[in-house]
Amino acid sequence: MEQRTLAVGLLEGVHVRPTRQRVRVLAELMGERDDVTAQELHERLRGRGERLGLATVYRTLGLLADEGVIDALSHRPGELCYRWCGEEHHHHLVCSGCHRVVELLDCELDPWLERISRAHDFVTTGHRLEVSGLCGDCR
Amino acid sequence: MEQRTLAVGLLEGVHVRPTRQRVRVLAELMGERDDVTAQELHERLRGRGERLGLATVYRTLGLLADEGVIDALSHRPGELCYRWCGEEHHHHLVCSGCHRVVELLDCELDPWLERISRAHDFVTTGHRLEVSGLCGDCR
DNA sequence: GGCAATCATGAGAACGATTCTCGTTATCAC
DNA sequence: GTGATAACGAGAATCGTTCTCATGATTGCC
Repeated sequence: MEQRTLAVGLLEGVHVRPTRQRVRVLAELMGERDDVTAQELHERLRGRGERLGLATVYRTLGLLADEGVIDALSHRPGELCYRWCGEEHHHHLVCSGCHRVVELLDCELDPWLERISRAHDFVTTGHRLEVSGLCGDCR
Repeated sequence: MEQRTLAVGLLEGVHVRPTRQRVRVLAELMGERDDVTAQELHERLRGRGERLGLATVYRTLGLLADEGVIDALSHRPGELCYRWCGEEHHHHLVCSGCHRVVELLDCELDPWLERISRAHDFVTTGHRLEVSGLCGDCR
């Protein structure tokens, strides 16, 4: 239950009440290697006997994404995927075959973006890079 | 009607029948400065007296995006935006305030991505960068 | 510890974007 | 032209997500 204690800490860190349901959702997400949708997460939790509503899963994931505890990715049209990530800024390399996700930690884009956006009279607030490809197993 | 002739050419170029509806949809999109949703495009065309169904707009945009004639962007959750773009690879700088889009033509990512993906045993098939910010007018 | 105020939950309805169905219409090759 | 095929339109269906509202848990205050 290591994961759960960690989840409680994260929730308290952003002043979100660590209710039973929220802890389960976050702990489950932390145990996922890849990104998942709210529905998948709900199904998985229900499958192992947890009693919690779909709306709660949506609310919790939305809340945590707002607080920056987790990331919401929109690489599949029509639905959002969620992922628990470390604190640092990074990007994702997603396999088109198996949806495996690799985190790219060393982002070298900032100087370039800074220059570009200034040229267009923009102030950059953020950027999102998603690289798709095929991993070794899927080729 | 310059735009329409151009649209016909583009449709024929990818072996898609240039029906009246498809030409109108593509010509309208080519006249848009920023990206639009299928619904907006449909409303706009209907507003000027064109008779065509919403499903046709969706079908056409989906088809053209598959063929690579137009781009589908997913920067608003829950809906897709479409945009007609030139041929060359590029990225977008989108204003969070007014949704104005600036094209960034000089992409400097390839060497870095090539190196990174090789390190993870991936073969890169594409990448998408979206930069968000605030333009001068919206600050 | 009890109690009121507040917050979170769950079930199902509602919603909005998109896709599907199917009868009708337009287009293309001959 | 004509017949085969592809595209269209209207509305129903679908799917992910959000909302509603009655119920249950938690917190601060006495």
